[in-house]
Amino acid sequence: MVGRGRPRDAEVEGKVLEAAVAELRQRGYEGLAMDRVAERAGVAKTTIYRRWSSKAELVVALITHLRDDVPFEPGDDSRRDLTALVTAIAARLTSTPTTLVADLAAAAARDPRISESVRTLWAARHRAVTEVVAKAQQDGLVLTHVAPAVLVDQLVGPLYYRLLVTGEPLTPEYARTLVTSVLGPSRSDQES
Amino acid sequence: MVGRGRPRDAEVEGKVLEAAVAELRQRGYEGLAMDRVAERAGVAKTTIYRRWSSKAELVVALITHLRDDVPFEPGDDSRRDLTALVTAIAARLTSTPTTLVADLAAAAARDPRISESVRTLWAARHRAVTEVVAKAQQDGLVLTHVAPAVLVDQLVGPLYYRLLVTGEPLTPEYARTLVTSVLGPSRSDQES
DNA sequence: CCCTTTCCGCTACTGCGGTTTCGTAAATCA
DNA sequence: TGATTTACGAAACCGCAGTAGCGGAAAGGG
Repeated sequence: MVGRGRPRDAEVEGKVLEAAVAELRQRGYEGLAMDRVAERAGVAKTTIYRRWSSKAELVVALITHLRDDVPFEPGDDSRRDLTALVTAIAARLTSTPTTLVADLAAAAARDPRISESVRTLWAARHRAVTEVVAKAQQDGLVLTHVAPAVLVDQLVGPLYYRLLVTGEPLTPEYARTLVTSVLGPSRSDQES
Repeated sequence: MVGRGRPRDAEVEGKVLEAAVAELRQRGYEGLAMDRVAERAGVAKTTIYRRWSSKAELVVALITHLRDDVPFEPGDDSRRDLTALVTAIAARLTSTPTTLVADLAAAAARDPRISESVRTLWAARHRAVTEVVAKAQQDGLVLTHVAPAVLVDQLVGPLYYRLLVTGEPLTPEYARTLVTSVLGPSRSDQES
């Protein structure tokens, strides 16, 4: 009694998610209209609602689908690793439309399910930083009187803070300064 | 050439702001409907739009209106001051509905004018922290190899980061840890 | 081959909420 | 008083989330 009736078109899911991602990138969460997603995907709106019961559900699925992680392999220099990582995250954030980040945060604040999926989206970055910070602590580069989690927040948090609140730019220099502030000045920095 | 034409009803502003506050408290940002605000204020929607060009502008004005700033008078202990200030900001943030903060950020990301208003909204807090950090630097409590602005970001940024991104709670302990991380451990902390 | 079931695309419709249009009221200026 | 300028309220406009009803398509069961 499994395959009764006409089977679902297997291509639909992919096409819809792809279209939705494009719309989300372009217009943000609020600007994402189901009508447009349907049109872009070459699919009827009802077909979308047959798979996802609401716009929020669709976005949840979509975010899980996104997952473009910051590429990163750790070397033996923790300071360099950390700088590279924070800089990379800053670059990702600046290349992402600010409205997207803000809208995702807003949607997450409103809907627990979205909150969860969005959190997993950022979690990868967060975790990567945590690992490097832990390694730096092992290497004795960091004062150990503070929990690593807090240091991570102080490295990554300011990026979101600038992006969403103060509106200041996320330059590579800024990223470097953040790392310097947490690790203390390196030998080369102290010359200036 | 001042008073040409029919003068604006002076009572409108207050009535609308009051009504909007009530609606915001009751329904949140998204649930705040201009229709209901107008009805509750006993005013036509156009009358609202003549004074504020959009819902977001109205909400910004509203928040500015009820703005009871973080009260703060600096004492002679910079560490204590800073802890108190960061803790107070954290408390304010947690007592504010998260959606409101997120929605304001989203609105700001979408519209430059709103961005400006919202920025001035947070600016007071930011400035207060900056002053105390500068004072702490004068007192030799802070390593001087980092610009004060960055330290401020590392004190305040994590609060917004937790609130909007990771969703972790903003406890007083967390605020204290942030300060400790920036200033280094105090004598009393080192005992533990 | 029909029958049933499920999917699909299409169109229209409801309801809601932000924003605008328009006719009219209240003020100043000549 | 009459022309002009600005404010006001009512109603309309518009976009969008979500639903409903249709004819037709693609599968399986008899």
